[in-house]
Amino acid sequence: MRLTTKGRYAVTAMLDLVINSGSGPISLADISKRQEISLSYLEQLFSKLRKQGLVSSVRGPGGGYTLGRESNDIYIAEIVDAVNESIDATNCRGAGNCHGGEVCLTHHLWTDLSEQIHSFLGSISLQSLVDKRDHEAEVKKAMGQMTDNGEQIISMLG
Amino acid sequence: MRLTTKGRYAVTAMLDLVINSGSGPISLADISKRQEISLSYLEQLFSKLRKQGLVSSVRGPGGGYTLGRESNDIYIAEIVDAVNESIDATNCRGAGNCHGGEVCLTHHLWTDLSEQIHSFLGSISLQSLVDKRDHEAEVKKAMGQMTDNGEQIISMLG
DNA sequence: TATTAGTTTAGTAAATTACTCGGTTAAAAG
DNA sequence: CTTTTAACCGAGTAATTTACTAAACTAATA
Repeated sequence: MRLTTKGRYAVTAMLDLVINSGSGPISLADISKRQEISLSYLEQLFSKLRKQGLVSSVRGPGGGYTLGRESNDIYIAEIVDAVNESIDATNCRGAGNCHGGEVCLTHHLWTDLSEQIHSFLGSISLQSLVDKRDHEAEVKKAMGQMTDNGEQIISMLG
Repeated sequence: MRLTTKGRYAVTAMLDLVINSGSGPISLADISKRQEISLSYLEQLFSKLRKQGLVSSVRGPGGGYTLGRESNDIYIAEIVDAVNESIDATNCRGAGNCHGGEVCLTHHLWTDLSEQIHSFLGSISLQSLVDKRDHEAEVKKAMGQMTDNGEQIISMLG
C-alpha cells in the first residue's frame, strides 16, 4: 500500500465528483478549477480510474464524468490502487536471495501491516467520507476486517 | 500521512533493530547487509530517527544503534513521520483562496481520513508487529482511537 | 596509534510526480 | 454540415523525491 500525493489527488477529485454530482456529468475542467489540479493531470488520473470502472465518461458538450458505481460502493483503496503502479515491496520474493530468513521476516511484517492499511482503506467508501453519519458504521466494518473476532465484536454491539 | 518506500525502509530497519537486538548495539553495516539497504541511506534515515529520539547511538568499535525507547513504546507513525518531511495537504490553509467552500470540504475530508490512518499507525507498536500474540490487543487499541465509542467497546470486551 | 563506526555534507543518478503541448475523436448545438 | 465542447491519447519535460556515492570528520575502543 502506497499513499502518496498522487493518491490524494485522485481521492480529492473523486470526492469533488460525488459532492458536485447533481443531474449530469461533471467535466474535468470544472474539477480542475475547483480543486486546483492541472487539467492534463486529471485526464491522466481519470484515464486510470475509467479503466478500473470507477468512473464512466460522456463525450461532447455537456459531457464529463460520472461515478462508475454508487458512491457507497466505491472504496478509497480502489481509487488509490487505480492510480498507483503496484510495486512489490519485497526484493526477495519467496525463494532466492533470502539470507538467514531474517530479511524475509521483516519484509513479511511490513507486508502484513501494509495489508492492514489496505483493508482499512478498502472498508471506507466515498459516500461514508462525505456523510459523517455513516462514520461509526464504517469503523465497525473496518474493525471487522482487521481483527479475526470482528464478527463477534460487531454482534456484541448489535 | 504519507506512506512511501522511504517510510518502509525506515520501518524495516527499525524492525531489524528490534529483532536482532541482543546484548549490545547494532551497526548500520549489519542492517545494510541484512536488509540490502545502502549504508549511507541508512545513515540519513537514522540521523532523523535519532533526532526524534527513536534510536540512540554508540560510537566507536562495537558501537551502533539501540532503540531510544522500549519497542512496545515506539509506534509506526512516529517512524514514518520522522523520515518524511511533513507536507501540508491543503493548498488553502484556513482563509485565503477558498472559492465557494467546496475546495475546503474535500480537503477537510482528506485530512480527516489521513488523521485516521495516522492514528491507526500511531496505535501499532514495533513490538506488536513482531509479536503476533499482541495483534488482537493492538487492533482493539486502534479501534479505540478510531471510533468515538471506542472505550465503550473495549469495556464490553473486558 | 590504528581501527571501528557514527556524524555530516555535498553531489548525483534514478524514479516519480505534475504538468505542458499538440493533436484526435465523439457528441451535442447552432 | 459546421462549430463547439470535452473526452481521449501520446510525447516530452520541469520539479521533486528517492536512493545512493563519496569524502571528510569525530568519538570511542583495542
